[in-house]
Amino acid sequence: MISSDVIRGYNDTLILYMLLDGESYGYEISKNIRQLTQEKYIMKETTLYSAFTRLEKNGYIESFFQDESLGKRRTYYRITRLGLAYYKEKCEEWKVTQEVVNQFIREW
Amino acid sequence: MISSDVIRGYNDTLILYMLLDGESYGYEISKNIRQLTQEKYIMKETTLYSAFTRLEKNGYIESFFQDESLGKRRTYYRITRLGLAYYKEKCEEWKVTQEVVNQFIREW
DNA sequence: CATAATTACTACGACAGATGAAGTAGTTTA
DNA sequence: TAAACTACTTCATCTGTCGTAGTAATTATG
Repeated sequence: MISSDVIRGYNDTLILYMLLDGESYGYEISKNIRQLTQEKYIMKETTLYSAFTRLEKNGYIESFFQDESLGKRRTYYRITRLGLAYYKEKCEEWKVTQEVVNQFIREW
Repeated sequence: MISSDVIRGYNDTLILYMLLDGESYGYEISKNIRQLTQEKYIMKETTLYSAFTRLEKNGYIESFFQDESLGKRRTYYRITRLGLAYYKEKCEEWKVTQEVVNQFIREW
């Protein structure tokens, strides 16, 4: 299990990744992250939804509603141009981060 | 430059790494981290010293004084058995974290 | 020789992101 | 009929980071 402080800087990135190939909504993204990581990382509901708010405020995602008659109303999200640019930046940053942290990892 | 939220979960680990090969003190550790990462990561003073407090409270490091006549008095730190165990855990966790995050990184 | 820079911290308050707990509300399964 | 699942929302709290500022001693500079 991964501690939250590690992923802290990348929760937004994970969500944006999940939106790269098309719109989605909270519950689905949550499930997909869980599955993709084989339960190695489970994003908490509150973390996820507060990330949506932040991402939308920053203009990285847009919310909208589908007209669907069934089920509880979902808020769908799609990534924006700005969000894509931010995602790419984060990917670059991640490479540097890995290099940096790896210098402090000793093998035994 | 790396954002602080990324390293957040690993500042303690970086410090412990710096103590693996012997005792040191704040200012020295700070300089060494800066040099080792070629300025790619600079730990803020307040972050560093608050990390010392936390690490000592958790029993991961021990503080002591050298009897030195010169300069402002330094607080030296050494890593404990518990600290070493924690460090090793963190190294393992880091490997998993890398695998997880890398699943959300797309190459362009 | 005065002053700036460097070394080596300490105190304090603010802030952002993560989280636990709890609640709402509709749908599907047992 | 109740439990489980889907799909959120609100709120209050905690932790770690960071900006600002201050203290105090030593060393370099002009």
